[in-house]
Amino acid sequence: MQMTPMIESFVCHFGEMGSRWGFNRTVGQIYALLVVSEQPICANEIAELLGISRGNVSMGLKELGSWQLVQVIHKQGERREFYQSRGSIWDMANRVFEERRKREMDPTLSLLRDIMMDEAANNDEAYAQKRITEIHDLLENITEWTQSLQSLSPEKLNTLMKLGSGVGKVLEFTDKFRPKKDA
Amino acid sequence: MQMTPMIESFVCHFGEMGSRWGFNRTVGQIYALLVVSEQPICANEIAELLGISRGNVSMGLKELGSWQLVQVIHKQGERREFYQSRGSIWDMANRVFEERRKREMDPTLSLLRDIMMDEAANNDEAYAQKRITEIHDLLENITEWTQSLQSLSPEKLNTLMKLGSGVGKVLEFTDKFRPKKDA
DNA sequence: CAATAGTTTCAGAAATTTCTGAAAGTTCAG
DNA sequence: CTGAACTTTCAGAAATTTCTGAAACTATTG
Repeated sequence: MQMTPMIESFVCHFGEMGSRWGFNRTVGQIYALLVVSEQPICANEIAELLGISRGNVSMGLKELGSWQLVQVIHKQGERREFYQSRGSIWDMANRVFEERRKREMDPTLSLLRDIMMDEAANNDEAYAQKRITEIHDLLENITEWTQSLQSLSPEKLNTLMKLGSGVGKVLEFTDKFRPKKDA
Repeated sequence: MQMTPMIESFVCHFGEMGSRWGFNRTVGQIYALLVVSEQPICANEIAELLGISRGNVSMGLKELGSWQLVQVIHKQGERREFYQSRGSIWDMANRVFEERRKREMDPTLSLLRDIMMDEAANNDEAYAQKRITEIHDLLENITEWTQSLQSLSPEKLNTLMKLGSGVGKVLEFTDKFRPKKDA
């Protein structure tokens, strides 16, 4: 694996983005490198290619492992561990999404529910609770919906996305053919 | 406006989440406070309620203004500026989403396109380019799709979300009624 | 116009996050 | 078993981000 300007620009940018998606810049860079590498890479080489310490690589790979985004590969005749990214780009996106839901959404929804169950002590809290309920409802809907979308195949989801907001028209269309409650 | 344990727990949590959604903890806390406050709040009071400096409030409000998430309110007989969050919870979510697209997605897609147009110099780059193309395609699809969903009304979008992955069945249903190309 | 109220900006301090490299720990080969 | 290869962990250093509070700036009032 060679570090070329093309790969370097990708790795750098992806690293910046990583910190927006749930892991720090270096972890993002390690992951980017593994995503675009056809061959598994050992930790020492990652350290060399990215210009970071071997210890930092170890910690980064541990983090990526906790997200289940990378896997260890053992080569015959090699004691070193090699790493590569797991699954398709689609699988990766799913994993990141799933892990963020667990780490951010679920605790948030849980806290919002606790607050909603409290008794409002004054008008300030009553209004706050009303707003918090709205936030909770929206986040819950979005979370459940995106979760259900995960059960679709990549192909079917792609079809859905190509339909765009035309989905609204599909909903109207199906309404016309729905049998009336009382004819 | 009183800072009660209920409101404080919300503000603290939301602040932590803010750093995952594009702005720092304190900016997130300022915003959380404004979201759950029925009345506009002046900068001095925000500083007192959150226990932060007046200068920090000023900078945070400036950031929230750049996201178009808050608005200034002028009261008759008052020289101070008051702030409140803009729009419904739904509007807020839309704004955050839109701004993140501009700040993160658009530059990412732009960079990925640049890389895709380069000539691969070796096998490493060819494979990297293939992967980058897949990432680009997926991100582009998701971005365009979510953008088109923004053109739906909250009610219609809510209906869609309640349908969940049943949307896949709707797609099959409409396929059955689509006129054949050559009958 | 001068004084005051109010806001913004920014240098440097403070807080937080990330990193290094060596110690600690684990595994393998001879 | 010992030495070497390999990995992990962590104390403290380094880097980065955030914050403070005072200077700079703006607007209003008498």
